[in-house]
Amino acid sequence: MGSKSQVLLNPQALFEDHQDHEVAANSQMGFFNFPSNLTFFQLPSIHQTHSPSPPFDPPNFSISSNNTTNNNNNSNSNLNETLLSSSLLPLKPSLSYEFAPQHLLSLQTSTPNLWPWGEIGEKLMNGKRSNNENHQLGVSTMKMKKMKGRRKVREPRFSFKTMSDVDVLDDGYKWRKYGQKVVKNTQHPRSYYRCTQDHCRVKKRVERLAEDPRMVITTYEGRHVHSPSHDSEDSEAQTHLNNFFW
DNA sequence: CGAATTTGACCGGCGC
DNA sequence: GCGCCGGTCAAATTCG
Repeated sequence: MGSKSQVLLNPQALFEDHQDHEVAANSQMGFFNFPSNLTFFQLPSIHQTHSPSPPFDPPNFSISSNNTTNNNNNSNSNLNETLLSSSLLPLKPSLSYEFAPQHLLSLQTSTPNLWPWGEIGEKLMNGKRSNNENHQLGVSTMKMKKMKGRRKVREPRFSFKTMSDVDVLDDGYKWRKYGQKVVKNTQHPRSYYRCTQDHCRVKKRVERLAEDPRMVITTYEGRHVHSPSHDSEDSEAQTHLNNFFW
């Protein structure tokens, strides 16, 4: 019913890693796929007035929807690659900064692998361990079980918050649900999805915010080793951008 | 009928 | 060590 609804606004991108938050601090930027009916615009400036508790300040940005959103999100829309988080840098609280506009649109010129999770993870760890066999992405569950007593390695995660009436945003990848759980102190269940592509171990989970059920928190874990699976081939611009996506 | 989802069981980490 | 809790498995069920 709401035509041209300004549905998504001010998602807070958070980078999580079980090691520590340095991963986020070291990350420069990342890319993500959004449906093409979402356009991306920047806030004029962001004033960080957070309490100093977070080790880094989440980036602020806004997303608006052009289309009249009917519920069945047909997935045949082209995807826009959207710079999701630029300037995710360790910032002092109450520091104000602003996005450079070109950061939001410079997809073509950006070098791949701007989000080198693997390297970062290893960097963080190889202080102690010389053997990084278990630190790579894509550790199988069998392997996980085997390394008992050792530190369990979890893939870096990335989550963001959007205001949306649909739970799962169409990000161009195919997902299969493998679990659902009610988490404590929330009335909405959390859903667990896995990428259906063979040998791709990317997972994502979706939940609604308890304080504001209109908000959806989507968390991705791991990186895709393939392009987004689209039924039909798409614009050529996409093909040479896809190869470093999740 | 194969694929996808549902849902309770199970497992491992963690705090007490 | 025990219980809680989040995450995953997998059999049953539903869906297309």
